Amino acid sequence: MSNILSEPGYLCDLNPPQKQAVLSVDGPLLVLAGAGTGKTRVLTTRITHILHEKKARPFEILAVTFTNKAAQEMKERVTKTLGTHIEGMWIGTFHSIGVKILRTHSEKVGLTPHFSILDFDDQIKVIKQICQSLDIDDKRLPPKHVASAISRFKDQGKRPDQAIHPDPQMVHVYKAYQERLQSLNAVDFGDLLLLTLLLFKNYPDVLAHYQRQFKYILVDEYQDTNAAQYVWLQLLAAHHQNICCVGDDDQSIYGWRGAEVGNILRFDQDYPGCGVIRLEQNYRSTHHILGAASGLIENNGRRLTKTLWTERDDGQKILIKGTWDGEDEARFVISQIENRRVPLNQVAILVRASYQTRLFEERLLTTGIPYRVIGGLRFYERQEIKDALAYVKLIYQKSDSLAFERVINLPKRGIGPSTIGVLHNISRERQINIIEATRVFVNEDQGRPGVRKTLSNFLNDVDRWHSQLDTMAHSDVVKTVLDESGYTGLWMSEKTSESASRLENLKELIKAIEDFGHLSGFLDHVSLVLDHFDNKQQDQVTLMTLHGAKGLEFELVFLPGWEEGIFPHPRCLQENGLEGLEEERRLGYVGISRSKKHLVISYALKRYSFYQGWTHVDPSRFLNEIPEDHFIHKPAGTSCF
DNA sequence: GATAATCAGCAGGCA
DNA sequence: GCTGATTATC
Repeated sequence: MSNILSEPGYLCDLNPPQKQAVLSVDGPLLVLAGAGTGKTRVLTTRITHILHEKKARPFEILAVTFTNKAAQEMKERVTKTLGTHIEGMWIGTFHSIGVKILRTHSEKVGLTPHFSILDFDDQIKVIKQICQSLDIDDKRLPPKHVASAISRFKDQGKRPDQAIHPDPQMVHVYKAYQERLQSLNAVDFGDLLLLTLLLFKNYPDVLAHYQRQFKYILVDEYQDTNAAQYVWLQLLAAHHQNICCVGDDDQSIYGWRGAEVGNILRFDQDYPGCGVIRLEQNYRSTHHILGAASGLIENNGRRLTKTLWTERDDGQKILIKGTWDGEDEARFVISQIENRRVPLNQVAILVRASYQTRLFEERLLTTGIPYRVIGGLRFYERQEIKDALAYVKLIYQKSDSLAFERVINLPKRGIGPSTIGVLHNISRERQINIIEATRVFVNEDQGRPGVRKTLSNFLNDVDRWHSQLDTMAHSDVVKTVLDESGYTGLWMSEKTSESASRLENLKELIKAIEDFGHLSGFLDHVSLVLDHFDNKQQDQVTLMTLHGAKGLEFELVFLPGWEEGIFPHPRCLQENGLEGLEEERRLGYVGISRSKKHLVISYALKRYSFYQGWTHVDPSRFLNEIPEDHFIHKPAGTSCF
């Protein structure tokens, strides 16, 4: 209930800077929000306020985040503060907003509306093909390197003719790769932004339309934006200039995928006369934890200084524990979990690199403590799901060559590499996609009769399934396809527990399609939202990487493996020197500040690695940077109880 | 063309 | 320890 005298209810629980950040909706604004200072709350309340004051209609609000989870949370929290559900706001990740715009204008950038979105594996496959056809040795240019170089180009907003690289071959491959994507009617993640920028450049009227439409723009995690996203935002905000960017330079940890801290450091120059508000009151962590985090991050040079403070009590000092080796460390961590009696869903083990989770998993399994690994193989990255999705893509867009190649011999139909080779040749010679090439192959009576028959049957099946999309429920069609193609049979004939779970997963997939109703939205959903099946079981320990942990909080946090050679990550230092080191330090800051009450950092004295065997390792240099009055140190061999 | 066995190279984070 | 590529054999 609100009237002229009392302010609306959604404002009362905010502290003064938060309130200011919510109320100053007009003009550019930078909100520097330290860890745990309530930035999501500011963003959602701000949207609520804009709607409540009728400053804009829902579709005139654009709110961009980096993860689907953040977007989801934002939607839910706006619904909650407003008390009603509002449709039509543009809340989503940069990528999902990009898709939405591109689907509407696909033909202007040389795609059909059904263009498909390649994931990382598809990308690698395409790059391999291209390197082969250009006769490039994949020892000299490993596909993974090429893939990341191409991503960097796109992060920087550079198309092939603008790209510069020390190795000219790289630009070559990039060019060929783009041409190949175009002929596949496909885009990769980077294109979702790059092509939108191209669209805006070539069609000023389209740009003008969106510029006028988005009266209020909000950006989460602004410190993680790359050059392309930066330009994208600048273009869209140019007309109304009501852009509110929230971020924390101390939590910029995505330099390796093109993020530029400079964007947030430079905000006041890009938007002269902008407001700057600092959120410095931390509501998450105890004094000791905050002190440790601040002490560490103060070692970084270039920062927009913030001084976090808390009204919470001192709490426990953090524990820095030395261990003999990786197994000893895992045993120690798990015994701490058993002894500290914190609810398991409030416990997290955060590692630098995903392979580090293994030792902890083993230990958790032997002790029977339930756990979940986040960021491991996700649902949509599983083999059976990707196979099934290839079938779905194939029947939905009958020209999806990659999907065709994936399933043509799944289950085994006797179509091996040599037949595929022949099909490739036809497709190259006649400049048609591989599916058309197969039609030619069949119609022109090439190859052995058995192979021809198989392929012709397969094409007929695809056509038939495709036409069923018009009459049957899409989830039923998919079920039919998987059954009739023999794909389900493939796993049913295998009687292992693994195949059983694969069949379960396929059922889950059908269910997910049912929820969506139709395939077009579903396919975008799976390409962009990889964390759909987040079974929110209670009472399990969370294991994940430091990167995955940003934005989360736990009562008890373990940060194992704080050793030179692991953390800071050597490759990061090697590639980016001091800037790399500072990014690693920010990662440490993110890790520490995830903790609400208890924090345990550990290191081992020796490690086993696959190329060096057992080696003695030094504790991480970051340990020396944590102020002494905030921790207790227990060397290896000393008891903690 | 399929299958099993073996080997090589490798393991930073992600929408 | 895992994946992908290569080889040997049917």
